Amino acid sequence: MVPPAAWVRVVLDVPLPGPFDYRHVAPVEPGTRVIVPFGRRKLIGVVVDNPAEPGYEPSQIKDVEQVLDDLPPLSERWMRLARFAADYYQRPLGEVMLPALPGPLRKVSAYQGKRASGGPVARQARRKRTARDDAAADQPPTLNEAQQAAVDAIVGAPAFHAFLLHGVTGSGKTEVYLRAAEQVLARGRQVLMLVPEINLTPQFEAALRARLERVAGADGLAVLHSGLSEGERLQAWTRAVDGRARIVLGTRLAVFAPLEDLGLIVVDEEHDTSYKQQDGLRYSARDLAVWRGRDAAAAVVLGSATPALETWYHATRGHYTRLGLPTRARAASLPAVRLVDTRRLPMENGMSPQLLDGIADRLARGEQSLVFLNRRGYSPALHCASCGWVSQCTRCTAFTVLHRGSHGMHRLQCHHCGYQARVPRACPDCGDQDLKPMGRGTQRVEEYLAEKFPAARISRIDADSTRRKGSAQALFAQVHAGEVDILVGTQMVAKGHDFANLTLVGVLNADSMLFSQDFRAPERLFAQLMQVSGRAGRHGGQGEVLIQTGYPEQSVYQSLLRHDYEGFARHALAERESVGLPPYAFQALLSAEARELAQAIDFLQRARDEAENVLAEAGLPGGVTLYDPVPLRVVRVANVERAQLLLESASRPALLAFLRRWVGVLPALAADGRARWLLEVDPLEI
DNA sequence: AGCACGCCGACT
DNA sequence: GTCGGCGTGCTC
Repeated sequence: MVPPAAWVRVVLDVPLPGPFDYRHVAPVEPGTRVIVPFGRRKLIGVVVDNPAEPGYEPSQIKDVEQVLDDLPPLSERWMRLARFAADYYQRPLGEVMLPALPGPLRKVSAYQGKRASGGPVARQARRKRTARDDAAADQPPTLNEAQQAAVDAIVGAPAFHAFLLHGVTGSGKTEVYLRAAEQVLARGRQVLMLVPEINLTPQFEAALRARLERVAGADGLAVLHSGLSEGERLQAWTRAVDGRARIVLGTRLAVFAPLEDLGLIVVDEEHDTSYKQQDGLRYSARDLAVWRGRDAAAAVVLGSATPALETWYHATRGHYTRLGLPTRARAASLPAVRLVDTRRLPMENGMSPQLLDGIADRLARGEQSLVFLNRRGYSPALHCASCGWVSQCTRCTAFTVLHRGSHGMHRLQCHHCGYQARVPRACPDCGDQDLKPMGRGTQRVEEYLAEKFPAARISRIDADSTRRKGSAQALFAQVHAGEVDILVGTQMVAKGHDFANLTLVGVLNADSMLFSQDFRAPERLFAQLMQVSGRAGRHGGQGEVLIQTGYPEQSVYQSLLRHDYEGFARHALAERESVGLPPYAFQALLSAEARELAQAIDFLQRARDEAENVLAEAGLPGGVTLYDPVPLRVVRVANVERAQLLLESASRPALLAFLRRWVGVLPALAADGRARWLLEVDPLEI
């Protein structure tokens, strides 16, 4: 007898429109993972529907191979989040759902059958329970009035409500998160806490364990980020699914954590661009967090000293409630910011007399200094004084950067493609032997400071000095232990770290970010300088910040002098409004890459022509502005030429409606295979 | 994206 | 003789 058949609709992680229909003896609950044959291979997919009729030629439809029951089906709520992300970011649902799962749940080879209840997960839980006593020793600090008001507002929100927790570094935002989380947990609901970087999870993890174990239980905290092994990630996921995890702490990918009963979502340093995924599905974890909060009727807290202008805009419009923390909680006053006008000063290796004197003062007093320069390596290029030759990457339209290697040997290195070369003895063009480093990076500054202050203990913290796993923690530990007098670093040192004895911050070459093409450059510069300034004088004592600039009159710097985020934001938003940029407009970016620039441009041009048609057919002419295809500033990277096409609309629904129609035709335009393309919604860098 | 098929160059 | 280079075609 022929078994009764049901149609099962499945999404898969393949770059095809999908979903895909299969046959099975009986319907399969949506959210269930299944193994299905696909072409010549087998894939794990997620059931999304049991349609009455297949959407494909029935004779071609294959059977579901196996229905997986190692975990309960993905919840309705989780699927809604994935569906929203897929629809908003214009990607097939399978390309959203499957990459959001831990590796073992999406790989056929890793499927191990139904998990026994006494397995590794339960063992882990028992082990954690033994180490809980030191937690009680940690006395929570008393809240100041603003902190208390913030906590009250957050936990008093009857349903979904988004808050902007706006407070300078050191104003006690973390304490507000902890108190709000404590109350939400006590009511039996779950908490999701997002931080921008893996580096920042250990300190939050420690605080959450010490303070919240009492209400969350000994194994109530799960950590989720890309630095975990697949097994660890699976375990955190499993604990979130079955509700043992009451708090999930993690980086942007944790926004997809399977939490059924969310009462609070915290996005710390919400302005941080790390929340934007830069490959695969280009989602904003912050924006998805707000959506999740609305869907789950939870409070969402976006915390920052320098909110993204989009967030600030929502707060000024009353979409989000602004909660201000005006003072530093620990009685430390804000550092004094001074602008050092470099135009008429005798500079030594990029450093002004004021800065060098300041460092000498700190050395004499036994205090620490930080020299901030957002440029790693020895010098950004090597250059021939006699003919003007400049070291250039052969594969990219970029200079190769001079690096000093571990044995003092210099090498040239491309920061875009990783290409490395020896330093030529003589100029390849004219043979002159007088090749000079052009400009400076952290290595050169470190070298000069060592010469200038031979007795000082100097440490450099950047992507190069912290390449080995754990070395960043070790270097930071040295600074905390007072074993370092002068710290030289890139933006790595600006985030999150609280150096007790650091009283001077010097910023070199701040202007390099001022005149970038990107309209968000001033916003990023302001945030970065504010953040790095916050490293100075956090524990009593007057901190001092010296910003070296050739353009002290620029409003970014003037606002910074007064610690005036609001003034900066007002000015920047007025500018954005007058030229119709986000948050007063919504953007999408189609980028293309090909062997030849002409192929990329040609694809974009055809896409643009097609966009005109789509707009006309949809009755939206003029509703979306189509710019012209342009090469990227660094047009060639690793021998691939890149270009992009910007789209803009004053209406988000209009833009999305247009994109939904338009993405359908793009694969056909790229069918010759010469250009690869990517559509990004709400691009951060244009 | 994979994965296989297919049709041309240099080697144990 | 075959091992393997990557063009191109297909996937419910």
